[in-house]
Amino acid sequence: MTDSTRNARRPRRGRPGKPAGDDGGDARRRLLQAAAGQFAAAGFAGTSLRAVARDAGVTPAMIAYYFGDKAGLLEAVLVTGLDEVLGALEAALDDGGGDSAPALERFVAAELEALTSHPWIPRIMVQEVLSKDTPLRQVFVDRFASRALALVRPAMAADLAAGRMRADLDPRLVILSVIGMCVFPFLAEPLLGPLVGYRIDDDFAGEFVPHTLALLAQGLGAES
Amino acid sequence: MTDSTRNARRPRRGRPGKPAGDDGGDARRRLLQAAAGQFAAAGFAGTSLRAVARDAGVTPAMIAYYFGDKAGLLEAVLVTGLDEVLGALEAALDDGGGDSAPALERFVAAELEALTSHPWIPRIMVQEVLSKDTPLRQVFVDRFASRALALVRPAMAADLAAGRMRADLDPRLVILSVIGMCVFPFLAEPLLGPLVGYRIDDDFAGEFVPHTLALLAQGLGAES
DNA sequence: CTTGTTATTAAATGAACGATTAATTAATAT
DNA sequence: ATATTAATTAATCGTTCATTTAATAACAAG
Repeated sequence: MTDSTRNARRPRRGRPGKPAGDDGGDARRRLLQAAAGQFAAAGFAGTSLRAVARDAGVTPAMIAYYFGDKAGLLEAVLVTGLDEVLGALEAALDDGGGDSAPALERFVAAELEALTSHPWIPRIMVQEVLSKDTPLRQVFVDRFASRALALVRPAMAADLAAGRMRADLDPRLVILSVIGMCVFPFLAEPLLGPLVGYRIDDDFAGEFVPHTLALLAQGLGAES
Repeated sequence: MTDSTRNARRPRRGRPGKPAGDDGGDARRRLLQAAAGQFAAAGFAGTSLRAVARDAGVTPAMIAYYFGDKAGLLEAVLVTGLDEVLGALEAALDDGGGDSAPALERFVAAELEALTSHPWIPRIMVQEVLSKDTPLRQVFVDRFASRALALVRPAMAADLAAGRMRADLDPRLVILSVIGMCVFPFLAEPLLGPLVGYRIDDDFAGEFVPHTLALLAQGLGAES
C-alpha cells in the first residue's frame, strides 16, 4: 500500500519546480473554488488546508504563497464572491431610471438571482461573519454591506413616498424579515431541499422569486 | 507567573475525588450550559473541549464521563434544548381548541417566544444540522421536526379550509419563507443587532411577534 | 549563458486537540 | 468496618493541523 500511495494518483503533483507552459495562474483559481466549497460545508475551523490543497491538486504551501495564511484564504474567497454579487445588484438597480417595478421588488429579485450563482455565500456569511467577531466583519461592512445599503435605502424611500409600500411597519424589522426570507433557503437546502422538495440550480430563482414577491406584496391572508 | 497559575484561580478545581455534599450533578448542568454557548458561537469544530471544561470549572475528563465524547456532548446540548422548545409548542397549540387566532399565527408566536429563551438553538442548527450530513440529523428529525410538523400540518390545513389563508401560494415555499423570517434574526443578531438596532432579550418576542404577524397577514403592499 | 523572478514541492516544526488512564476522594450499601 | 460505586483530577498519548524552510524547475531579461 505504501507504493501505490506514492504513485501517480492525482496527475499534477510531482517534483518541485515551476510547471511547464499553459496552466500559469490556474492553481490560484482552483484553490479559491475548492476553499469556497469546503468553508461553506464545514466552516472555517472545520476546514483543513490540507484538504483544500488536495482538492485543488496542489500542496498546502501554495496557500501560504498566494494567500498568506488560512484567514487570508477565507478573506479572498469571500471578497471575490461578494464583489460579483454587488456588481449584479448595482446593475439591476441602475437600469436607467425607467418606470419599472417597485425598487424593493427589483432588489429582492436581483439578490436571489445573484445568490443562486454563489450559493455558498450565505453559508460562509452565517458561519464566519454574522456570529463571530472577526476582522472579516469590517471587510464585509466596508466592501459590501455599506454599499448595498446605499443602493437599497433611497430605493425603499422612493417606494414609500410613492405610496407603493405601507407605512405602519417598523422599517428596521422589515429589512430583517426580508433578508431572512431570501437567505434562509440557501442555508437550509442540504436538509430541507430533499425534505420539502426544492433544489438550488439554475432554475431556482425562477420559481422562488415570484413566490417571494407575491408573499411580500399581499401576505398570507385571504384577500382583505 | 507559574505559581499564580497553580493557585486557587477558579475555586472548584483542586485535588481529585468526589466533591463533598451539595453540588452533586451540578457539573453536568454547567457543562451543558457552557457547551451550548460555545458551540453556538464557534461551531462544533471550532469549540475545544478544554475551553468548555474550563468554562464549567471542571476537567475535560468529565466530558467523557458524562457524555462519552465530543459528539455526545453536542447531541445532549441540542436534545435538551429542542425538547424544551417542543414542549412550549405543544402547550401553545393545544390550548383547548377554543376559538382563538389562526393556527399559523399561534405557531409563529409560540416559536418566536420559545426561541427567545434558547437563542443558541438556531445557530447550532444552521452550523451543525442544516448544512452537514451528520448523525445528528436523524436525531433532529425524529426528536423534533417530525413531531413539530405533526402539530403544524393539521393546523395549517384547518386555516386553509376555513378560508383564513390564501390558496394560490406554493405551501412548500411558504414554510420555507416563514421559517426563514422567524429564525434569521437569531442568526444575525451579533452583527445586525447593533447595526439595525435590536437585542434578543426577554422583550424581543414582544416586539417581533406583532411585526411578523402583521407582515404575514397583509404583506408589504399598500392596502389593496 | 548567466542572473533573477515566479511557481511549485517535500520535509520539518511546534502547537493544540480529543481521548484515555490511573489515582483519589466521598457516599453508600453490606 | 469494609467493600463498592460515583464523581472527580492530573498526566499523558497519539494525531492532526497550520505554518515555515529549503530545494527545485521553468521562464524572462540582460
